[in-house]
Amino acid sequence: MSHVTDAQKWTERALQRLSGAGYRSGGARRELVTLLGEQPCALTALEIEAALARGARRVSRASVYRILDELERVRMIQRIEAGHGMARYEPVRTGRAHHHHVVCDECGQLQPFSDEGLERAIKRLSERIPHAVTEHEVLLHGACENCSS
Amino acid sequence: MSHVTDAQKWTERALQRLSGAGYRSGGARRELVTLLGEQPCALTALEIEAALARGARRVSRASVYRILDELERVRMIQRIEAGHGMARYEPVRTGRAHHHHVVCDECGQLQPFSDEGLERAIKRLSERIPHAVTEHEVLLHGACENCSS
DNA sequence: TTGGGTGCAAACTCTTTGCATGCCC
DNA sequence: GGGCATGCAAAGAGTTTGCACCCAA
Repeated sequence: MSHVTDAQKWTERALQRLSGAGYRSGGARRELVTLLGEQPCALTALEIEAALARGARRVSRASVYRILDELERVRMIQRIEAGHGMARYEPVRTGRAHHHHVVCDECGQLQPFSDEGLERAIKRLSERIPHAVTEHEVLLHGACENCSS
Repeated sequence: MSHVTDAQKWTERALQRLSGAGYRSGGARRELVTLLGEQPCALTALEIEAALARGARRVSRASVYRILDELERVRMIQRIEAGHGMARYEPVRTGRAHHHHVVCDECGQLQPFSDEGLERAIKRLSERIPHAVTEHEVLLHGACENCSS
């Protein structure tokens, strides 16, 4: 196994891509990008703000939103909306099966899953519609194991 | 062909299900449900408010949200979020292939599509996860034909 | 007549923007 | 040193809530 983790790889690529797009690197951005790289699943902007405040460095809410916007623009994160009126953001990692989400409509819990057949179906249909599809997201709704029992 | 349209069928079922759930019927609700039944695709709350104001009857914004909430609770509409921080709502019609959406990230245009293979893949995977899946939504992102040229 | 339905307006929450300050290049 | 990055605070926008009035049952 390599001693460079997936988290580090993503973080490095993201910082490169940002500077390549003409953005300058400040402390806030570096910490936010590092935090995002370590996430296995999607976070809200406010969760990110709180996590940074607890950890590496306080980052203002405005900066959190601004940096997330830049990262989305350079396609290093994907913005997903799982209800509750709050956007969530997660790293786009290349070369590994990306995942989708199931949200429990009772307790609000969000869980990731991945499915090869689903990806194939989406790939096929992406090619037959006129749009140039760049991203996709699937959201399942339903009671989770706890709530349905 | 029947002289009862799909729109009418959905509207009737929705009103029945609402009264069955203990909700009383007022003028605002009747008009909103009728309008929704006629929609081929998803509308935002504000679009619904505007359409009602132009047409049948002015309905206050608060009532629009309250009625949409009730309809979602009895599973007669589905709330979808296609970015731009605005929820959209569309009738859940049984016995007809339901559709999903492609959103153009340039101009924001929302278009419906449907795909059998996609539905099959989702059905299969729904059965292998622990959740009791009741709804699903797929959102594709990408430049539309106009914007990508 | 009574209790839920509706309208109005204010409150709330997430997100965006303006401006002054400070740091990266 | 110049100009973008950042923080702070206020503004925006969609959604929710409180309360008084009205209508359906």
